[in-house]
Amino acid sequence: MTDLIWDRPEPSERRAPSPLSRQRIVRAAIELADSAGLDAVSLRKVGSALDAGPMRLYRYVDTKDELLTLMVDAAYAEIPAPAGATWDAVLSSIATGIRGVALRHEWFAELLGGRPHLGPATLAHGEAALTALRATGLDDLGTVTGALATVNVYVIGAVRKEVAERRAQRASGLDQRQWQHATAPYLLRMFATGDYPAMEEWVHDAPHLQADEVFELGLTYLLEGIRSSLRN
Amino acid sequence: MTDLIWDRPEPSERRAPSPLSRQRIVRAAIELADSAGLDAVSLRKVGSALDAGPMRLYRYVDTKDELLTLMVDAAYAEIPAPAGATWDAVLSSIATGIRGVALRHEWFAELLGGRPHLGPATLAHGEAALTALRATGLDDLGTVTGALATVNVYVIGAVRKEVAERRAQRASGLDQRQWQHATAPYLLRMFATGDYPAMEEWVHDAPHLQADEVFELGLTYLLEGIRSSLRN
DNA sequence: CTTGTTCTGATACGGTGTATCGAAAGCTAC
DNA sequence: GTAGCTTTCGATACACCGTATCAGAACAAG
Repeated sequence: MTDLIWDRPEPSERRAPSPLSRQRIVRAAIELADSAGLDAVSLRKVGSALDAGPMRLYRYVDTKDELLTLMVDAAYAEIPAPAGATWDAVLSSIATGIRGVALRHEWFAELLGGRPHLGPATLAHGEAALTALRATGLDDLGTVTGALATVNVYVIGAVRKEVAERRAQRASGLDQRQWQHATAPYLLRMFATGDYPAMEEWVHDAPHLQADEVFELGLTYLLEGIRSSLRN
Repeated sequence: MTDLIWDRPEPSERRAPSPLSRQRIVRAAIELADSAGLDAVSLRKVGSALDAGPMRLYRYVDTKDELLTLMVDAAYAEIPAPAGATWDAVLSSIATGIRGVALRHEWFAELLGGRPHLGPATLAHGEAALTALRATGLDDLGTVTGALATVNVYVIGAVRKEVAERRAQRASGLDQRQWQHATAPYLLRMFATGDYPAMEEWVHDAPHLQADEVFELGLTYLLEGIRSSLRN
């Protein structure tokens, strides 16, 4: 229907030194998002980071959504190529690769899974993932598809939740203990109603895992599940 | 630190027939989000749906974010109580329960995992999940925690991606075939570069699964993984 | 009736994405 | 070199957003 961004060429640079390009715009937007959060990415701010008015950007990008899409693709380019001798090593490297980028660029986690992406870097990532998986001897396309999709989906959710918690903590003081301190009184009052005995016990006694441990654990579950489905 | 919403009482209703309440506001907001998308939820629009100015809402809610949080909690209240004779049946019912709500209220998927929620309905959901799980004899808190967290995270990602795709399709015409039609030329051109042979083959030959099948498949993997970790 | 408290709506501020359009700047053709 | 055409730019404007401020209305208590 409408042309995808990737389809449209950059505006020509007949004019002498137009020091602007999609790449530079995206880079500026990413820097802004990295340092001030995704909400700080506005066409005005990105523009003025490049000494340009907001309207100038519209030569390179049709819409703000397109800019975000380009940012996502740029982030995909940062994911290291999946590698590993076995299929589970490959899947695991994919997962941790995506997580790494998301922890470096928190806005990436917010955008992940928000809409389908088909940029060149995203495609390249898919390509690398597929070939790496098949190099391990896993050549049933159905299985590969299912496994990849599941791992991707898991990573989206895990990373999103992890980043969300991290931001919430940071928002209310610096410390994690501080965050617990802030919500504790409320939780205690709720528990005092007696309506949530299991939750109360859980908060009390459940082992408190680090974020990476939770991530790793879920991933282990997932891989083990795929493994055992391969045996049939 | 700052008071949580759940802490603050509703404004008193001394004044005769103040036909407003947090509940009514949240309900109006949800209706708006259901029918016109999350972006359509603005204090002005919610207000005028209740014959009120935007400022009036600030008696009941401190911030728009709070309204969104209340919406999420209300959505949690719609999740049917988890049930099942075995722990995997319980986990599975949790997963499909959340997915059901997210498909009914797409904005829920967008908000899921966005920030930590601690509303009464959310707590009640957690309570029900925990007790249902323990009723099946699964009483190691560590295992329960890990399993629940993993399933939750998986559902967040899965639902988010599913809803995103569904919305993208709907955005470009009604039909799914139409969406493929829109992106097909672009993909073909990308494939023509020869840079993505594996992806090309994959698009061609991979079995095309329905959304529910993908969801169910991933869930199966996950449960099987947990199951086999229980055996050790 | 007066006083005090509680609530409301109007107004306003600073921000957003983007449509419109006149002016400038560059290239092409003569 | 100059006229004309095409491409880009920036100013301005519009509609909308979340929310701070504050005068005054509506009620309760004395």
